[in-house]
Amino acid sequence: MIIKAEPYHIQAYKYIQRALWEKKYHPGEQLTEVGLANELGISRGPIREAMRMLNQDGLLVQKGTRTFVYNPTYQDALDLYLCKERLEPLAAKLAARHIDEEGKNELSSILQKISEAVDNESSIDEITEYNTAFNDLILRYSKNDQLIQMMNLLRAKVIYMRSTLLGEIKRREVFLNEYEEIVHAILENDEDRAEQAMQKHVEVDLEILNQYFEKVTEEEK
Amino acid sequence: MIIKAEPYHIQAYKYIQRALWEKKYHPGEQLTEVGLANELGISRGPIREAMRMLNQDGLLVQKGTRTFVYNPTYQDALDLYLCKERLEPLAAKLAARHIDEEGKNELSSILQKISEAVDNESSIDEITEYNTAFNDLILRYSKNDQLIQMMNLLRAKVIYMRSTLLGEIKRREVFLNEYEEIVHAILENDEDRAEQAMQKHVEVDLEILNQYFEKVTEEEK
DNA sequence: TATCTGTTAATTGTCAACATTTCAAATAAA
DNA sequence: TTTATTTGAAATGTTGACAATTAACAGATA
Repeated sequence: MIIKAEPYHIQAYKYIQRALWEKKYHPGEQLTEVGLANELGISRGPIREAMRMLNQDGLLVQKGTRTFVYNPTYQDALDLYLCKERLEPLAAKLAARHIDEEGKNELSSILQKISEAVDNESSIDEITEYNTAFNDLILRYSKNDQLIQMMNLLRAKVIYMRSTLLGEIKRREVFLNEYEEIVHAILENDEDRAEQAMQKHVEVDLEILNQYFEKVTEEEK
Repeated sequence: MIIKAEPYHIQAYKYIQRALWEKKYHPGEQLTEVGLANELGISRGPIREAMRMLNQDGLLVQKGTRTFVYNPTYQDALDLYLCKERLEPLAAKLAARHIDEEGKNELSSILQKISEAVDNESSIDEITEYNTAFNDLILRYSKNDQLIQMMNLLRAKVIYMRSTLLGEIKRREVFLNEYEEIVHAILENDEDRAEQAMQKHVEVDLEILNQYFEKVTEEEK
C-alpha cells in the first residue's frame, strides 16, 4: 500500500498543536517562524500557514507582529467551561434523538468499559481516555456538524488549559451513576432526560473548577 | 496623522470574508489562489494565509487540495441556530451580572432607538443594524472572552448563511416587548429573567427558521 | 540620572521561481 | 459504446531571497 505524505503545513499544524498540548512550548513564550522552521527542518511558508490556523483556533495569540503561546487565565478556564456547560447538554439531547442501533451498542460498550475500569481502580489516564471516547460518541451522534465543529475548537482549548492551568487539579472521583443515567436516557431516546443528566454531569465539573479557582485566588492574596 | 497599511494577508482575509458575505463568490464555487492573487494584485503567499484562516472559520471548505466556498444546507442553518440558542441566553445572563452604569445607559439608548425605529416603520436594514448593536452590547458585557470569540465565529457564519440560504426569508415582525423584557431584566441585574427572556427571543427566531425550512423541503418533494 | 537617538540584530512581510500534484479532456484499446 | 491510458494545463506545495519592520541596546546629550 502506498501512502502519500500530508502537506507540510498540515503536519506542522498538528505538530505544533500537539507540542502546545504537551507543554513543549510554554504559555506566554514567543514562537518565531524561523525557530519553528529550523526545528521542523522546513521553510517558513508552511509554518506561517500553520501559525495562522493555530491563531484562528486561539492557541496562539498575536501581539503586534509577534506571536505568543496563549497564556490562559483561570478566568478563561471558567469562561470556557461555562460555554461547554451549555453545549454538552445540547449534544446529549440531540444524540438521544438521532442515535441508531449501532450507536447504542457502542455506547453500551463504552459504559461497560468505564464500569470495569472503575471496579479495577484503573489509572486516571485510562479512565480519561474512556471519558473522551464517551463524549466523542455522544457528540458524533448529535448529528449536528456545526456543534461538532464548535466543540472540537472548544476541546482543543480545554485540553490545552488542562495541561497548563489545571495540572494540579485532582480528577474528581468518577461517579458511575452519572454516566449510567446519561446512557440510559440516550438508549431510551429520552431527549430531555439525557439533556438534564448531562447538565448535572458538567455542573459538577464546573463546581470543582470553581472551588479550585477560589482556592488559587485565595492563595494569591 | 500617519496610518500604516495592514499586512496584505489581513487585508485579504477581510476582503474575502466581506466578498463572501456579499455573495461576490457563490456557494460551492471554487476559489483559487492564483485567481484571488490576480484579483487583489498581490502574490499567492498572503492569499494562502488568508484562505487558511477562512478555512479555520468554516467559510471555506477544503476538498482534497482544492478550496471551495462553503455551501451550507438548510440543515446547517438549523444546526447553527440550535447552538446560538444555547449561547445567546448565556450571554444575556452574564451581561445581567456584569453590566455597569455606562453599559446600562448604552443599553437603554439602543432600546430607545429600536422603539423609535419601530414607531417610524423604518427600513429593515436600519432595524437589523440596531439589533446587531443590541446583541453586540450584551455579548460585550458578558465579559466572557471565550464566549465572545465563539459567538464571533458563529456570527460570521450566520451572516453568511443569511445572505445565501435565507435571502427570501421575511424578517419577522419586531416584537418590541421582547426587547423590553430583556433590557429591563439586565438593567435590574436579574440574571435568570434576562436569560429566560433571551431564550424566548431566540426561540421565536428558530421557530420561524423551522417553518421556512419545512416549507422549502416541502417544495422540493 | 534620565531621556533621546542612532545602530544593529532579529523577525516578519512579500515575492517569484520551481516542483509536484491533480483533474479532465483527448486518445487509444476492449 | 464503454473503459483505460495518456497527456497537458491548471492548481497547489515549497523554497530561498530580499524588503520592511521591530525591538533592544549602546552611547550621546541635556
